[in-house]
Amino acid sequence: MKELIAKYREKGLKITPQRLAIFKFLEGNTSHPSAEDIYRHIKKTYPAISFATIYNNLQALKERGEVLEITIDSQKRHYDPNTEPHHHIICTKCNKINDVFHDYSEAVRLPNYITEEFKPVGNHIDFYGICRTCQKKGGR
Amino acid sequence: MKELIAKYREKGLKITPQRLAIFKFLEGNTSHPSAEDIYRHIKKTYPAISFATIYNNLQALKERGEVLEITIDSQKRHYDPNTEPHHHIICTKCNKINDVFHDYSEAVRLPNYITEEFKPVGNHIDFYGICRTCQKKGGR
DNA sequence: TCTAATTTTAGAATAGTTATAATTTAGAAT
DNA sequence: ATTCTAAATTATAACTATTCTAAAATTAGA
Repeated sequence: MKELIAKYREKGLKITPQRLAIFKFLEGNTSHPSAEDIYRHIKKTYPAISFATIYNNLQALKERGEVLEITIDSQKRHYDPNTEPHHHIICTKCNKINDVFHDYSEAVRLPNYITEEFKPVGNHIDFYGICRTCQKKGGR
Repeated sequence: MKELIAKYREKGLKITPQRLAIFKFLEGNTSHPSAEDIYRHIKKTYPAISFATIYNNLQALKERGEVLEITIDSQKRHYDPNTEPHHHIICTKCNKINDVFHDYSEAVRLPNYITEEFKPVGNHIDFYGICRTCQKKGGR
């Protein structure tokens, strides 16, 4: 909590209650929330919160490398406070996004015909699968 | 061309000039166009073309496995008529999407703690890099 | 040629996100 | 403690991509 405040100060951000609430919600959160998920959560405590505040803060956090924007869901963006390199597996039925922690750095190398043209920066691996819950639901 | 028509017939789709134009534009296209890219292209020949037609046809083609929807760009969807398994590399400066043909099926395996929960369906690998053109432009 | 079903079209509607301008607040300086 | 200024929040409008709707047009088969 003090760390939270220190972290914000370091980054040249003013400490507002809304901001703290957003940060607290995100910290350690592995649910990959969308802006709306965050909005709905914060709204419980700050009913006047605006979407603009959510997006402003996400922007500030993104710029400072505290949050990653995940572009897997074609409907909306999701946010991930875990900035360690990791990958995701998405259930093709319920669309839930889960983390995959595994180092593929050796295994996944660009072929030469690509490295001749591109200076590599990084990679994301998205797996698709059916989660246990959806398997149980069976059929379709 | 005849193949095109045959292909559509097989799939239970009526053959309209707009549809043919869309299919012809997509066939063999490696530029990963967005709906608007397609719209603008078709508009040259069919000025009355509507976005609804573009989306309708993309939907029809998606359902029939002729086109894949790519969710890499957080702004909009892109479409890829190449349904062979392959991956992509995106220039982090100009956002151009390029193909990567390389088989990572052996290298990229889900760790056990994931396969216990998920029945694997597939994966996408997105690489990020800076293309030669953007490298030349230097600096920023 | 006639008809039924499908497709196209224009335009409205919706969802997610960004921009704007006024008001409020945090935090530094006094 | 009070004042001040920059930054943050808010309500709202605007914007972009996409989907929906209903009417008109077109395809393909009888």
